[in-house]
Amino acid sequence: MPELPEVETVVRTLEKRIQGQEILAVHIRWPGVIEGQSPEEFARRLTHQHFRVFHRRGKYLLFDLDRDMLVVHLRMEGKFYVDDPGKPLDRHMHVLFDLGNGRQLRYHDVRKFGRMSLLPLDTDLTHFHDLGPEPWDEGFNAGYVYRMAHSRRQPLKSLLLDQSFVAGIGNIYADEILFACQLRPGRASRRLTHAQAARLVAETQRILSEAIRAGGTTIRTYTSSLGVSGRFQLQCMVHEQKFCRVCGSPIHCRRIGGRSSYYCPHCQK
DNA sequence: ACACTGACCTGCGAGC
DNA sequence: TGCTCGCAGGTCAGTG
Repeated sequence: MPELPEVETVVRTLEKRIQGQEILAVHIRWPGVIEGQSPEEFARRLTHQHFRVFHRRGKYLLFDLDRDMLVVHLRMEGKFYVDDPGKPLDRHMHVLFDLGNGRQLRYHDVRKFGRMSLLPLDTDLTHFHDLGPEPWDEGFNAGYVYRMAHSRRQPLKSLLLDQSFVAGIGNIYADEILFACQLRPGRASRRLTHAQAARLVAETQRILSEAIRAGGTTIRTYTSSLGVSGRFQLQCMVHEQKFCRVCGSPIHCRRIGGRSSYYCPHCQK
């Protein structure tokens, strides 16, 4: 499931592959993926625009075109491919973009959770979808984390998954960040100390940076699009592990905030 | 106002 | 072997 590092990898890969390409036509095979307007209107507006600038906000992919911004959320299993138009389509290939260079950008999504829409080019992304700061924003600092943690009555795991707290973290990296901080996912947010808040900022930035450098991850079934398989070298320390890679204790798994959460009861307090 | 639950989807693996 | 059931999880609407 794509989280911030996987989305970043997809954006950078697509930038290399299709930047500057004109959209000649759009074919929508499953209309539910289009939000905010009819599929016909969506296709009509995209036609003859070019892919100009590639960026990301949280887990959203953002493509600046000539007149509109194409916004895509991959949710659980959304993937992009750049293929020869003659290549056979499977039943999960939902949107096809014919490109000026004769190739086809293809959106694939087994579970149909992903969405795409068009927004004005000048849309302010600061509070886009109520997203909080990016992990490297100045605003994401120890003081902010401490204040936010103490303003809620939620476990730490739920806080990390809250996109209005910090943008881009999903279930897997949340577990990994908390392991690196030696904090249990079920620990009450309001028990966080200043020192722990500072460490949370540092470990979040470190883990996400390393994952981006490794090209995302293949944790579980997700491989980032385009045959670019993530090779997240630092691997999961706890998520879906049986034994702690530090102390060897059995890893516990319990549901916190409705999500399966993995932690080492010996290393995490 | 905050926090939790279910819906959206499909594939897969466990259990009978 | 074949069926049913539960689970995977990001986001948002709905509920308490």
